[in-house]
Amino acid sequence: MDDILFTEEFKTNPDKYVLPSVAINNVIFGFDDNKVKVLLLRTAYAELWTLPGGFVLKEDELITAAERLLKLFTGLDSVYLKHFGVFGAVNRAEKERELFLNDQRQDNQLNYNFFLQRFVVLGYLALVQYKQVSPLSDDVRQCEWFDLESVPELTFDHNLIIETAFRELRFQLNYLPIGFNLLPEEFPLKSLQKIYETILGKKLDRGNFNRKILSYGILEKKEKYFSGAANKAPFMYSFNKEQYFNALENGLGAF
Amino acid sequence: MDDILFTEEFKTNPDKYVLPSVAINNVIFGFDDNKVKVLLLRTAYAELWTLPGGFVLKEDELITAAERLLKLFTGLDSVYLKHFGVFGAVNRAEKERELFLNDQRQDNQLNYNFFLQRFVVLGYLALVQYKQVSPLSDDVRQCEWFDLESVPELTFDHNLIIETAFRELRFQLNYLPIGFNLLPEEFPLKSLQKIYETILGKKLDRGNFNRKILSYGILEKKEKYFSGAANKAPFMYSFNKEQYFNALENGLGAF
DNA sequence: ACAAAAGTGTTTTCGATACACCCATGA
DNA sequence: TCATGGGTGTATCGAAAACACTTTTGT
Repeated sequence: MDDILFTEEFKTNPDKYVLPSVAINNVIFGFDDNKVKVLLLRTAYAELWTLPGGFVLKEDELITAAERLLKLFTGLDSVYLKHFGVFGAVNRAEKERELFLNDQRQDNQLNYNFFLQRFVVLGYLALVQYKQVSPLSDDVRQCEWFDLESVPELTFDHNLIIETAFRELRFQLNYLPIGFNLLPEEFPLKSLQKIYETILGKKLDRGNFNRKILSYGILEKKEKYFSGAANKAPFMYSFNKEQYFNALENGLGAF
Repeated sequence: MDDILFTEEFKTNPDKYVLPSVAINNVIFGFDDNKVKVLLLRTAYAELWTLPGGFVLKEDELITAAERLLKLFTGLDSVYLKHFGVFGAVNRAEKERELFLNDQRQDNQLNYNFFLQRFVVLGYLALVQYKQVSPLSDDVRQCEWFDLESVPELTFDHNLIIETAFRELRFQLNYLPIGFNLLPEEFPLKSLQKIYETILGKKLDRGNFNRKILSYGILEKKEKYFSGAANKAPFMYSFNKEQYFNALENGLGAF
């Protein structure tokens, strides 16, 4: 169903398949090596990297469309996914319009005709477990993780979209299942602390963080983890899913 | 420009004028008589009240379209206006589809054809000063204020849209220019307190509220206001605009 | 004098912060 | 035994909450 996207039939007659002038882009956040990561996409048709995205099929709910796309690019379903903004500036395809004028390849004309339309982009924010993702890779599309701090210049207004998504992430920090969705099943408290620190952009006190996060009663203590390093082995924890989502309703205390 | 909306030309050929399948609805909040108010609209073509809204002209920025509509319905510009959600459920016109089947009036067919399409609605939230609004009233459309608690059944999914907007209002309370946009130029502290109380749905302590709100340094003390009532006359206050918006950047302390 | 509402002060409690100290681990 | 990082305790500070007392106003 998604493979129709790159056919001539679709691009000459898109309104038969999808809602006209509406597009979706997913900002997919992961966490690895103490860094926030974003999943980006490159196609054979464009020089610049771009946000993974697509369109809303006639019979799709909006969230279903976003989920379908997330699955396509990461292999995952049932992760945290949420609308966070719309992007429909009149001039958001400016960059692409210039590229079009310079592009000599005739076989790209159809692409330009289609993508230079004005779209209203619905931004969806996803939180995923880095290790579980299988980035899409086929003959025309490759997905790859980027550090949030070193995202290159992207197509359209996608840099702005990522900035907006990250601001939303920071703003809603205490209402989002940050840890649950970004971390593996079991993890040491330090990992969770690192996530909060990188999203907030500041250091937190270890002792205070541990006491506070444990006081919510959303974590279950597991076995110690012996890493082989010359230091005390940390306890591992996992989320008590039910209590976690209960607590999130009212937001965790401010960090 | 907005008057084309109700012409046959527009409804048979809308794609010439507006972005297809995209609509805008404004949830316009006011405050009067210690109650949160919402501005609703009724047209000659429908039984149910509805949210004021419209479409995005080809040359409109999204926010410009929302501003244009707000101006149309209230007479105001440059008030607080912000996107807060999208609504595009496949079945969101269910109710209208049934009405269509029961509607005998032939001259309404064009309306149904147009409005029964699937739209992706961009929700915009506005905060306005109740007294400054001149609700639109012409031969086909009347706007009227409703208490938030007694909003009737509305067209489409508009009840859901209002609920979502109000939840957003509560959630972002400390980051929104609540008082500045909802209150007149000068006001007693009690009015501001009432706004917070009704939005939060709980009583606040008068003393604590006054001390806290004054501690932010965003209010300027004005003359006393003698209402004629048999009690102490309260001081009036007005916002120091610059300091207010500065303080909002980081959010006011939690209420 | 009294009722009603504004304005101000006080006490208590709780959580945030900073920091110190001890413990476990492998080299 | 040392370095490293985990775990825990404690003192301090400030904000939040509860509530009492005083002041102003018109009847």
